[in-house]
Amino acid sequence: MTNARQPEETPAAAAPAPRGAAFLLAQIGAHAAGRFAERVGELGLTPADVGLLRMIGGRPGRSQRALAEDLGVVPSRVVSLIDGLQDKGLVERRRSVEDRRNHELHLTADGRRALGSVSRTAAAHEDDLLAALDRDQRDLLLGLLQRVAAQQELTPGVHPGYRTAAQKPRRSRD
Amino acid sequence: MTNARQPEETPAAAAPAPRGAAFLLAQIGAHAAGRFAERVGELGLTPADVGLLRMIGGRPGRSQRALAEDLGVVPSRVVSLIDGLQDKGLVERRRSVEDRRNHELHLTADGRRALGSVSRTAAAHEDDLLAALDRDQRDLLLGLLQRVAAQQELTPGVHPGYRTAAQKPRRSRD
DNA sequence: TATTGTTATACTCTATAACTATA
DNA sequence: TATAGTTATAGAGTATAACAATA
Repeated sequence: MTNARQPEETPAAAAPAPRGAAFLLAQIGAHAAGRFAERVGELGLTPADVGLLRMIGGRPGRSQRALAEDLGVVPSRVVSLIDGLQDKGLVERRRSVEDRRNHELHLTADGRRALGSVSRTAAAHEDDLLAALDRDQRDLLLGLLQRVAAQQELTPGVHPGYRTAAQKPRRSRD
Repeated sequence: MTNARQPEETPAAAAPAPRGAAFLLAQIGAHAAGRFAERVGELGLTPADVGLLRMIGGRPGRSQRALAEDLGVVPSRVVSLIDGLQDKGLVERRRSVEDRRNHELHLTADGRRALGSVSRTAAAHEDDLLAALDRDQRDLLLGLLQRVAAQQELTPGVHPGYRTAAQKPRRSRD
């Protein structure tokens, strides 16, 4: 740092590392998502797979279109995601008898077992992520996050990571 | 829901919507990152641009390689990012006189102005994101998040969103 | 004619690797 | 020979749009 003669160079005045809660939320959130992806990757699953398994497990028999809508993704993407889960023997497509255009989605026995493994993995993940906090602090954090999520109208259980930038309303610029 | 005869279908036993703090952190984090991207998009910037502007503004004169290392990305990616910022007139490359292989990176006057706009945008973003919390609660949340970030050894100011899955250590599987 | 699911195509993004110039 | 930066290429991932089956 020998050139202090340039008046335009004022490091202190420029934005240093951002330290706000919003940035920390984004940073920790990305970190948490990445670690979780690594862990479920050891089970042969992607985070998207996990979300789908959870939704199907929680409400069996739904159509692919319904899932696509809940996740905020395009139906064709659900096709390939379900393809992968079906190839692994975790999910089953059944033609609806009421409307033969629909595929009712169900978990197989292996699928339910996989979901159990995911739950244990998620618990371990949570414990590691919050290692810095004791039980009271974790409860406190959870409560604050729930308030924020509710006010921001985030759908419970749906990770925005499904949506990509291209799918969001495009800004008109220049 | 007319088929309650299948013993394999036990929705209640399967994982419902995840409600842990880890999931909420990932969900809110992705939401926050997305909203921030929209906002700085109106300024003609991507979140990656913003991170680079901040790093250059905070420590002018650094080389592209140093930036790549801090961000955890490959040098060739820094090239295209800086290209974009230079085309917009926000960043300037200067050949180092000590080692003419290096490019010292500096903000232009417009770059500093842009960083100012970003700071205001970030403040508004933070305020909107935490609208559910009063001042005391925000401080509380910030403190908890800082503990978590420190224990998880997250580099202050560096968003993991720069790194992509392909760059992380690949798991050996099958 | 409308809707569910599928397939085919194109686009975007990013890492890898070859290359140029300086050292 | 090694290093900073650049360019060229290839690969992964995902949306868009055309398509087939059913309503």
